[in-house]
Formats: sequence, structure tokens, C-alpha cells
Amino acid sequence: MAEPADTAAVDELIVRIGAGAPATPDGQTGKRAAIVRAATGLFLRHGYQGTSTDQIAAAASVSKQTVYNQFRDKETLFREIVVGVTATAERFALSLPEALAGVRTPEELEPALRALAHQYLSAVLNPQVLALRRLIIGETNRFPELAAEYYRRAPGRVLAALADVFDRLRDRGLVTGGPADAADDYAYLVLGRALDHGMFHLDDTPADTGAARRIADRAVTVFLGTYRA
Amino acid sequence: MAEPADTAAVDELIVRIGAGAPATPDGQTGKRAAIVRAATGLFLRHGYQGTSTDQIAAAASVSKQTVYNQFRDKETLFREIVVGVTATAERFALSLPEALAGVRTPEELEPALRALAHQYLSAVLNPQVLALRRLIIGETNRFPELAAEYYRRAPGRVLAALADVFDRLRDRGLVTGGPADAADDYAYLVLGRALDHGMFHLDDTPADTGAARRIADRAVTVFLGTYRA
DNA sequence: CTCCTTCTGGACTGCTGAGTCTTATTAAGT
DNA sequence: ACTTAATAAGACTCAGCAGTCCAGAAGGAG
Repeated sequence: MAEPADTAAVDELIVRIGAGAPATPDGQTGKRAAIVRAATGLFLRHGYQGTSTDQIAAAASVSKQTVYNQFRDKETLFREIVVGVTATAERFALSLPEALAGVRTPEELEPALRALAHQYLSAVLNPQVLALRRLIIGETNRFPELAAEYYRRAPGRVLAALADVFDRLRDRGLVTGGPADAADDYAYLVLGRALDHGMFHLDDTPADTGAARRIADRAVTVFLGTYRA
Repeated sequence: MAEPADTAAVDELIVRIGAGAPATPDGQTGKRAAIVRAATGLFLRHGYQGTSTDQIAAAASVSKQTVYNQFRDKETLFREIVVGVTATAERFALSLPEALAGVRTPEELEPALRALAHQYLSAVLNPQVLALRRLIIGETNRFPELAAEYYRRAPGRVLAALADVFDRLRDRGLVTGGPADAADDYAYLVLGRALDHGMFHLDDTPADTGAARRIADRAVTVFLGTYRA
């Protein structure tokens, strides 16, 4: 039952949640961050109900009391983790607008869309991101507002950012059609199948191989068949 | 904690699981079916871990011992339910080929694809189907093979059936492109966004309103922009 | 050095859950 | 009427878990 050393992978997802911590800049915050880190990994692997506070304390090398000093209860810890981790998706969404900012001519459009599609694919198919999606989806009945908030801040934000991108491309006369529609079609042409598949499979990462590039290329071709100006 | 009377809705999903039951044609099978029906509703609403065998027995108006007479343990019951319920999706997949069988001329293609898209949307966005997806996705860590089998028999089967449909349409000179690619693009143009949204929201059913028709129509338009012969 | 806070380690409470067992009841088969 | 099997109802075991409590050990601030 030893937790494998994917701490690094978990770290990728973890944001500075300890920001709102009490006194000592590194005293309590260090413990708090350790708890968040450990709990994130456990929740992603075993789910909310499948993770005990004893496991969390042990994985964080901390006493159970310390866990309850930092977080009112298990649910509070869970919510804080989900909200915090969601920030990763928000950062990705914010990075989107500049992705196609330099595209001025029709010749530049297609390669840029392909590159973006590939980047999008590997971001969403990241095993940790998929695990987070599985976790939240599985708890949608128990935490409906949390699930809705995640959708708003992750997929929703990305779709809005994409719509913004296509809006600007339309201003430059490079694409046609409604920006929101374009964003939806682009997004799910790119990752619809891979995402659907990824939700039900733990290991498979078609993003690794050239499969991801093929998927991205075809998606852009189909997309431009309708939306190219 | 009374379970609302959505027994009818659950019934839609339930298939003759009791088929493999022991002796009496309606004695044991009746109990068995009642247990399956009750457990299905509870699992869909509260998840695997969130459902106790006591709740199942009570909801089925059956003693706990009877539950254990019919099913070795909770996990066996769960697996049997998931596999059984999956048959609904298989039936839908089997009904697909005949959907476009009568299409012979280019003029008939677009309306037929729109009708199919609409049917596809409402089938997948059915609240019970969404709940089943959430349930299985949430348990993918615990039951990886079960999740993979569900994917193979539900979304996988439907995609294969769609590919078959497009293959035949290509034989008739109505569409172009690889059938498998066409199936993927068609499927996720139609329900990508709605499905993604539906995984994180309990009530919203955009399938009810005219929204579903708008989604279906646009998906077909984009699809035909590339795949029309 | 001393005060004050935090941390540890572990015991402890109260509860819930999976699965077993017992006893008596029902119902069907012969 | 007699036998056999299944059932109901509920007690029971055993384990795990959320959350609390306590005694003692650090450890920094004055």
C-alpha cells in the first residue's frame, strides 16, 4: 500500500493553497502544504470515500490532530483541494489567447491551430487531470455545486477562452461563424473521443504516440472545412 | 431518506438480469429482480461506497440474507448490475444500422443525419445514462476492467456501429472519408459539449428544449462540410 | 530559563458497514 | 400431513472511520 513516488506529478497540479494559512510563513504552511499534497494524491487514487483521514495524516507524515488543526473536517479539505487544483486548468485557459495572437495570414492559421490542438490534447489527457475529472464526476451526486464550479472554471473557462480566440481570428478575416460555436466544435473535434476514452481507462495515453498528432491534424482539417473564411 | 418513485425510470435501464437465476421461474427471480432494481437506483444515486447492503435490502423489501442468497457479495451484485445495464447501450448501438438504411439519395442524407443526431443526443443525455456514466467513471480506479468493459460495450459499440453506417453510405456514394474517422467526428460533434457538461450537472437536460435540435443541426452541418461526397 | 503554542502518538468514542448466524415463519413439493 | 428450502427479522461479529481528547515532547519568543 506504499504510495509510489509520484509526488512530483502531484506537485504539478498543486498550487499555493497554503497561501491562506495562519501565522508562521513556513511553519504551519509547510505542514499544511504537506497535508494538501498527500491528500491530493490519495483522493485522486482512491476517491473521497476511499481515503481515510488516518491515511492522509500518515502520507503527510503528520499527526491526525495536525490535519484537524489545519482543516475543519475532511469535507473542507476536499473542497479546498478541488478548488485549488482547478486553478491549473484556469492557468491553461489564460495561456490560450496568446497562442494565436501572432497569426495574421491564412497560411499561418492551420499550423497554429494544429499546434494548439496538440497542446490542448496533451494538457487534458494528462493522467492527473483525467484522475481529477474522474474524482469530481464520481462525486457529483455528493457535491453538486463543487462539480458545477469545476466545470465553470475548467472546461467552461477554456471554451470561453477559445471563443475569444476565434472571435479575434474572425476580426482578422481568418475564420467565419459564431465564435462560441467554433470553440465548441474545435474543442470536441480535438479531444472528444480521446477524453471519452480516457475517462474509462487508467493507463492508456494516446497523447504520447503520434496518435495525438494525427487526431489533432484531422480535427483541424474538419474544423477548417467549415470555419475557414 | 425515502427513495422517490422513479422506479419506472430505473426500469427503463434494467434488463432481464434474473435470466440466470436458479429454480423457480418467478419465485427467486422475483426477489432477485427486486434486489437488482433497488440496488441499481441506489448505486446510481449514491455510488458504490455510498450504498449499504442494508439500504439495498430495505429498498427491495427483502431481508439482507436474501440479498446474500442471490449474490455472493456487494461487489458481485455491483458488477452484475453494471454489465446488465450496459445492455441498454448495446441495444441502441444495434438499432443504429437500420436508421440510415433507407437513405439512397443525397437529398435524404442531411435530414436523416439530423434525426439520428437528435435521437443519439437524447439517448445519451438521459439522466439515468448520465448517472451510470458518472458511477462507472467514479469507480474506474476501483474496477478498471469493469470500466474498460463498459467503454467497449457502450460508447465503443456505438462508434463501431456508426462507422458501419458511414461505410455503407460511402458505398452508395453519399459520403467520403474513412468510416471510423467519420464516426468519431460525427459522434463528438453531436454530443461532445453536451456530454461533457452533463457529467458535471445533475439536472440540466438541454435535450428537452430546442437546444438539442440546434446542436444536432449544427453538428450535421459541420460534419457534412467535410464528409459530404 | 520560561511561557506559549504547536506537534506527536496513541488512546478513545460513537457510529456505520459487510457479512454471518439464529430462530421462527412461510410456502411449495410429495 | 411431512419434508425441504427459502425467507424475514434481527441479533451479532469484526473492522474501519471521523472526529475528539490527552499527556508529553519540541521549539520558538520574550
